[in-house]
Amino acid sequence: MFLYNTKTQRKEEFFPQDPSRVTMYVCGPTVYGYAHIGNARPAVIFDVLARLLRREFPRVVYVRNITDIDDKINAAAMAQGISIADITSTYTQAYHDDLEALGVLAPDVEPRVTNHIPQIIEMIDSLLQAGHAYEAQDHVLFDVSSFNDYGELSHRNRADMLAGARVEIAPYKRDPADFVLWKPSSEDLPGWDSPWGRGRPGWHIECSTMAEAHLGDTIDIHGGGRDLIFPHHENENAQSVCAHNGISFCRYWVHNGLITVESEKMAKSVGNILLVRDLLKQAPGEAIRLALLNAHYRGPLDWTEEGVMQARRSLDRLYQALRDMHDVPVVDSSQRKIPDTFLNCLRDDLNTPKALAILFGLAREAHTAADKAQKSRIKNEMLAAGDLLGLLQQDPEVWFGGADAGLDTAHIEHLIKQREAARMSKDFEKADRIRDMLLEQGVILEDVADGTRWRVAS
RNA sequence: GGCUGGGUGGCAGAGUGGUUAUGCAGCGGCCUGCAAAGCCGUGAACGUCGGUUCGAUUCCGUCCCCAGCCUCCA
Repeated sequence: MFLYNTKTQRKEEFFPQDPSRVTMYVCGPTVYGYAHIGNARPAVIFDVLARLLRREFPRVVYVRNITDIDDKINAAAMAQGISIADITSTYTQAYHDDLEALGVLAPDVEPRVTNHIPQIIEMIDSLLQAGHAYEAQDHVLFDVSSFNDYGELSHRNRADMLAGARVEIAPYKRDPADFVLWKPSSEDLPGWDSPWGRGRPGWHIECSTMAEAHLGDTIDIHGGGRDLIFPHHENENAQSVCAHNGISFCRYWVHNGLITVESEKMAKSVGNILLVRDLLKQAPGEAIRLALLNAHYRGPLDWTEEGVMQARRSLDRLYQALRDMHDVPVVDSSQRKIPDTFLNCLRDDLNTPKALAILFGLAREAHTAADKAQKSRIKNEMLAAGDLLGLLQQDPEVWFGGADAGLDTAHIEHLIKQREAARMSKDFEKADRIRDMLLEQGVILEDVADGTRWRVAS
């Protein structure tokens, strides 16, 4: 399979360092608020990548961290007048709930920063020992000038960075590019004892430490949003390489594009942050997931209400095919074959839109297939391919039933029976009246070969 | 200003040096009591200006537009 590597700026064939154990680290959320759609995109993208890797390789260790130490968390606790622990546990739970609604499977390991303080201190200490860091005014800073390859990931050089610098340089830095590994905490802030006094870790060291703790010195894949390339991942790379005597930290850097909302950037200052839990009130999680997978992961994605509607209708089409095959037998999920055409799309830098096109092709085949054996093959393929994308695993009846639309199913069935009776006696006026009545409630009827079925309008 | 990614039909969105993406929407037909679903057919595109080429949406360069980042920071 091939992945686009940010570091080399090329699509490269993916070879794990150890084929028997693929390692992937993805930057998770800082838990100080509800997840927005921009947080959801990498979670869904790398969920698909993890699913693909798991079927291509015997073992995959996927780590996605929870950042539960951060000044933004401290500020949120202060603002809401509750403890830091309450903030982090509340929003960690909310994050899990939101992702579950989007069909995102749990990673193999979900480390938290607060559980890795000794390892963080150890790593900072080794950076100091190796001459890559220095202490200044109760801070420990990374010495960027000690690492020749600084900038290799984000493709910037020091001169460029300085030219655009618009932030005041902290006086304790030897060089403007140096960044904090450890900083002092006042009594009212969370802190841990360290060789450099009571304090807390800086921004980037946590990811270096947790990747090392769970995956080793060199990892295969590191993922995250494009906005993290600099400074976060650049710094993470510098720390890890320098703490490990120059050993390569990450073999493939994979970054997803960012989301805009109705053509505008999503930002607090614009006031257009879309929370996953709010979107879930408007559309099923599966539709939101499809809307995220409908564009290639590396490109930008403009989020619109229309886009979610289209995703929902696209799922209608796929589930319609499965619904028509409700009586077609399937084999056990472990026996199902995924078409190579479909797999090859995903193997080619996770081309989900192209893979979806294959899935739609199967849906068409399903409608035109002549015999049952053919339909059985198609149904198995659709379910297996869908599973790789985290789609189509619901019972079609549940999808079309609108789950929580608050409909009185018994009442609907009753009206359908009345209409059937009316049709039998050729009282089409009455039959149409009943159909219109249901349509007003958002219920669409379909007269098919073996009776009348209904679905919620999308 | 620097670095990075993107600009494709009404909308979303793949892809390709010359030949159908796909989904939604439109149009015509079939099916249907009528619809819906489905099927068949159909119109419609590659930001700008140049260059390379027999031929470019696809390669190269210019410019324009959109987005992100430019170091502890909302």
